[in-house]
Amino acid sequence: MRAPTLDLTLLRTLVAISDTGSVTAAAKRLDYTQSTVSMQLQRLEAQLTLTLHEREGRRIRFTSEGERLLSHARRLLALNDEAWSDMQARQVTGDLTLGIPEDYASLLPSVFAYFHQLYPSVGLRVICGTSALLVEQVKAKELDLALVTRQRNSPGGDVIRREPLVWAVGVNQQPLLSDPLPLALYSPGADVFREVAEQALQAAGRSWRVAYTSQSMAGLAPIVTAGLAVVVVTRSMLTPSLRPLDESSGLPALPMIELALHRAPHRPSEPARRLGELIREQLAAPEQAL
Amino acid sequence: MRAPTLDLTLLRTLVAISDTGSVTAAAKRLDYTQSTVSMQLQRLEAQLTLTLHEREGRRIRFTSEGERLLSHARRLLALNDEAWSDMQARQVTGDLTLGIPEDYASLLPSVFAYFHQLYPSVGLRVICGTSALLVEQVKAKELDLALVTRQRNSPGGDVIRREPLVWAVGVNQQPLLSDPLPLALYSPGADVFREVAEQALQAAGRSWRVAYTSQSMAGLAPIVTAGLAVVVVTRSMLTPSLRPLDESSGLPALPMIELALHRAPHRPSEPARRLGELIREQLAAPEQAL
DNA sequence: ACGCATATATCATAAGCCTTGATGAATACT
DNA sequence: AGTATTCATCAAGGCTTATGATATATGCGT
Repeated sequence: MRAPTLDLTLLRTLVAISDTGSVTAAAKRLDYTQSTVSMQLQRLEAQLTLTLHEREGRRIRFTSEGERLLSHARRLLALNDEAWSDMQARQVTGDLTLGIPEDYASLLPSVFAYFHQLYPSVGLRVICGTSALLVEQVKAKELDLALVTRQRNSPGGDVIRREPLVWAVGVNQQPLLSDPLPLALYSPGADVFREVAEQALQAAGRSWRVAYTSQSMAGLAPIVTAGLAVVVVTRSMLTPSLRPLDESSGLPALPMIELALHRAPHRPSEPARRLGELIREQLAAPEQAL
Repeated sequence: MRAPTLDLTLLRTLVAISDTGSVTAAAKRLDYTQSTVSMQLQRLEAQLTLTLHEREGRRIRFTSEGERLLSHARRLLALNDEAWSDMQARQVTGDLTLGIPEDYASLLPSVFAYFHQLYPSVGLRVICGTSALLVEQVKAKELDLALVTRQRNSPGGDVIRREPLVWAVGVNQQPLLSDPLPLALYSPGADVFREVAEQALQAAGRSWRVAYTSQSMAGLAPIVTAGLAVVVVTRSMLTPSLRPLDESSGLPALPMIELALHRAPHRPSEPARRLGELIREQLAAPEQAL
């Protein structure tokens, strides 16, 4: 006897019937003729020498064997689909350049790792720069994608995620509320962060001074943890050495910033599409680390 | 586009090629023609638009994609086979009577539970009796199966498992080595146990007396745990209230007994075959509880 | 180097399975 | 009642797939 092998096509039909509750609807969904689906169901029963369904009036009802096969079928199909898309993914090849502000680089490694697992044949290059510059490069097609903080001078792109900004100081420091308020600024969203901070302070009637600036958060870290300045960061970029300040600190509330994904104009390459999808999926959930 | 569905038949062929290392061998194993297997492999590659194998000289080598698909295939096929045999099992129906010595009854519940899970449509009845009687009933087709301790007056059957016999006393009792040695005997394998014990004692030059007898171990439990007698049990039937005696106790070593499965003569019913298989599988491992 | 044995790919053919479209019966809805 | 769905059945056609034979390649032994 040849090895007993289920026909996944028939199982898919079975599931469709169960999902839609009718043969005709299943046929529509699967792009088959109604008679095809009807016969497929019979074929399945014949192959198993088993009754999977009964009818009560017009409505279809699955027997306990049918239900049991359904649960097997769903598992089997899930595995099938996973296998299939995995094999397809391995055919996606090409090169791809993504631009991100420097400080995001250290925050996306899980996405990159996952992407490389899914699409091992894609050469991914990551380039850092300021948001404004990156957006220009995308427009010039020097980059396929850029994930930036949205700002006045570089609008557009698709908003991936909104994120609250917070005031922060060193974890062991008292809120440093001298007047003028000493600010530490760094560059990735520097223009946005600075603008936002200054507007908020001005509206609250506070004075301030720019105490330190740096290209990246890393450069500011010693200053801030030492308690010499207050910094503005997104909530997801808080580190254990930073302590966020709530409204009790007397500092004005900050608005949200928007993370936007820019795509090179006109027909993105397949790898770019996929990475874009992945970034959207992975960053959509606000709880997950950026 | 219609849903992408893998053909499990082709995957099975792929696995066979990988296992056997050659197309021809795979063909033999699957009972296909060599040309069929060759084309199946090509078909699979065509469907996925993917190269799965290369040849170096005569030997076949799978590409990394091939290897990856193989691992998917194995999982998929494992699920398939499980689903298939589950569906087949549900078609096994009928009634079935198994005979066992009373004291084994409490030791097989996991087997019965598993059996009922696999073959829910089979009505299983269990009957208790002495080994000798059960064997007679199997011969008379009053029972489908009987699991008994093999003994001189009821030979035959298939040996499922060999098991050591041990001397035991109450867990808190000193080895009771008075002369004559007080024995507690119970019935399921009573004749065997008694015979074995007496032979061993005689060979060792020890005298003994039968202090207590009962139909089951349950009846003897109070006597033995009270330290009034020594009992002979199989190692797997030791309970927390029994303490086995090793050779340092001075009692002679005991031989092994054999658990044998008797089947009704001529063509066993399908349910009987299955239960027999299951018992063999479940009891074969000596470490598992009887 | 040659030939034999084995393994594999290719091809035409035939079988058989699967989809299709049509038809009729049964059931709900108006 | 009449109408509209839904479904099972059927014959027909198409397409897929297994087969057996054949051609080609590879490896091994002489």
